[in-house]
Amino acid sequence: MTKKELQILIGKNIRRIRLEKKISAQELASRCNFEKSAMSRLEAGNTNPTVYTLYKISQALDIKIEEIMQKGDL
Amino acid sequence: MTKKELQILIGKNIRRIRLEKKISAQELASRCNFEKSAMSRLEAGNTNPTVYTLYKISQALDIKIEEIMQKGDL
DNA sequence: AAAATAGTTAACATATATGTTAACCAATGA
DNA sequence: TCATTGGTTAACATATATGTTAACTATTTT
Repeated sequence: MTKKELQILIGKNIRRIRLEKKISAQELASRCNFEKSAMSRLEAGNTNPTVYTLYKISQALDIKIEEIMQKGDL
Repeated sequence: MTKKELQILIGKNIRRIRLEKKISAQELASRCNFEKSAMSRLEAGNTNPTVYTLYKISQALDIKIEEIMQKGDL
């Protein structure tokens, strides 16, 4: 699993969960206190996020941080 | 949970698992292709690691990345 | 048609993670 | 005693994540 593949997996997980909860990327970004552009960057897999960024997102989505990481069976 | 608390939790998890597997910090660092000083920094909770760094460590420890994150019930 | 909402992308500054070296300290073994 | 092993800490350069603004597209609403 390359770094890029990992980033893409995480981005897809975030988007999937966000859509399941029917939250706009704008709203999620706002809950995390960053701009929608940063959220877009993350969901597109263009960044290798820090664990604290993932933590903030998981809090905003009301899920465990592990859920953002799983599915691809890391 | 502050950023620092999260970092410390992750550092402790890594150290605990590493010791359970009886691997030296030096050896673990080497498996991840970084220096022992960087490993020490991580285990001490002095850094907010990227997900790829955690991924490399989880591979070196032969565990799932989730294991590094859990226990503190994030 | 105009305004609002949702998202993407590029560019930029700034903060910080990473990678490294070197100087240390302890404990242990030759 | 000296060398080795395991770990810590500081300092530094470099890469990159974060935070932001702005321009842009598309869709929907008034």
